Amino acid sequence: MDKRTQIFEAALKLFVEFGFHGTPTSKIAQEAGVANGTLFHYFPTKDDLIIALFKDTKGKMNNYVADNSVIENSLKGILKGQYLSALYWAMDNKLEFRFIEQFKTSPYLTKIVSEEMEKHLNPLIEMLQKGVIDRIIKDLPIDLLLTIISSQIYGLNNYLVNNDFSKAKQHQIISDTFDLLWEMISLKAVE
Amino acid sequence: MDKRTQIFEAALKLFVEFGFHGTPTSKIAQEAGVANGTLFHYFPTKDDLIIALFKDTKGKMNNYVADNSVIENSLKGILKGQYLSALYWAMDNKLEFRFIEQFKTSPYLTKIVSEEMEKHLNPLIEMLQKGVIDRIIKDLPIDLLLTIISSQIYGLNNYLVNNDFSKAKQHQIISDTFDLLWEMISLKAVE
DNA sequence: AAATTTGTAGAGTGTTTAGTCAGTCTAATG
DNA sequence: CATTAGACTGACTAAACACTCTACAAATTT
Repeated sequence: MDKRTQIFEAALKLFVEFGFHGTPTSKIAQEAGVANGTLFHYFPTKDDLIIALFKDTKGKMNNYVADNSVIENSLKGILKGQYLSALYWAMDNKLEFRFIEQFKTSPYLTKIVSEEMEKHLNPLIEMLQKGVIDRIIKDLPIDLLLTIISSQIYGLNNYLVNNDFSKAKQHQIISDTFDLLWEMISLKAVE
Repeated sequence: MDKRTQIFEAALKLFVEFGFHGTPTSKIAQEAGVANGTLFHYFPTKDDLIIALFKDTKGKMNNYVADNSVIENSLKGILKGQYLSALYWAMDNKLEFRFIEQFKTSPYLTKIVSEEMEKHLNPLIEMLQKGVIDRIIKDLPIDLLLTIISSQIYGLNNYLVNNDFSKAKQHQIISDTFDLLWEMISLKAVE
């Protein structure tokens, strides 16, 4: 494993446990099994490391969701696919997800260009817009829909992490809560 | 205004802007218009200050919600009252709410006894349990219901903060999203 | 094989930090 | 008025910190 990756893994672990400023670069280097100077060879400053780690981690999550979310081609199916895969990823990458949460509520967030951070949402946004036009989804602002969806994902993840369910039970809860979510945002067919 | 309060206000402002470890105690004292030593007269360590500030802030929010949430005496009315007042408080106390969020995703959270933090939820929990028994609310674990409700509150707050709506528009969105939430968790009456 | 670039090391540096301490000020009490 | 106790001060300190620098090793290019 190359040293850059070792540094990432060590930083991730320590940041989640002690916070950004609570973790000295020397500890990161030590945990990574790397000299102090080596860390600064790869990342000019500690802030650069933090931001690079966030982009890398968020990118991995986005890629996973993009690659594992096609169940069926309906809007509901695609949305469900993204909901499930985001939560599966979060359950399998607890440290990474906690790090993302921590970063997002930290003052570091302002240092990231938000456009680049959210371009992965574009396909989803287009689908939601189409869903509104086709009267599948309630006529709400797309931003608001995204907010409702993603906050339920974040909240549910915390619920799953704080409880010790079996894999099967977890999957069932994830699926059930998606149905609740869908019920909330979709329009009932006129009968 | 007494110095303890001045220190709280200065710390709140700086923590939200620069993070916990990004804010030196000397800056807090300076911003509060107080000598360095005074800070340590009130709070033995910086950690003590952070934790005391969190308990104080969370307490204020809980009290506000408890005192301003009675609309009508039905389960739906009480829940709506809490939903509305939590969001109104968050809109009027943006710094405080951001601080709570930041604290909750930080490693400091583990330093707080969770029972004492959540006892204010007990009345709500009892009502939800009764709601389930009375077949007003879907038969879901109470923890899960709480998670869904509170994550929607947190998410919606971010949505409102990131957009610049008028007060009236804000209130309308808050009310509308409560209806969505209620639709999601309530049982339809059998017709 | 020589030259050059790139990766790695770890001791060293100047600064910043949380927390201390010795003592002053204020206001209440006897 | 004298005494006392708690609030308050800010200079001080020991430790910790982000980052630098010099040196050497390994890989890559010429």
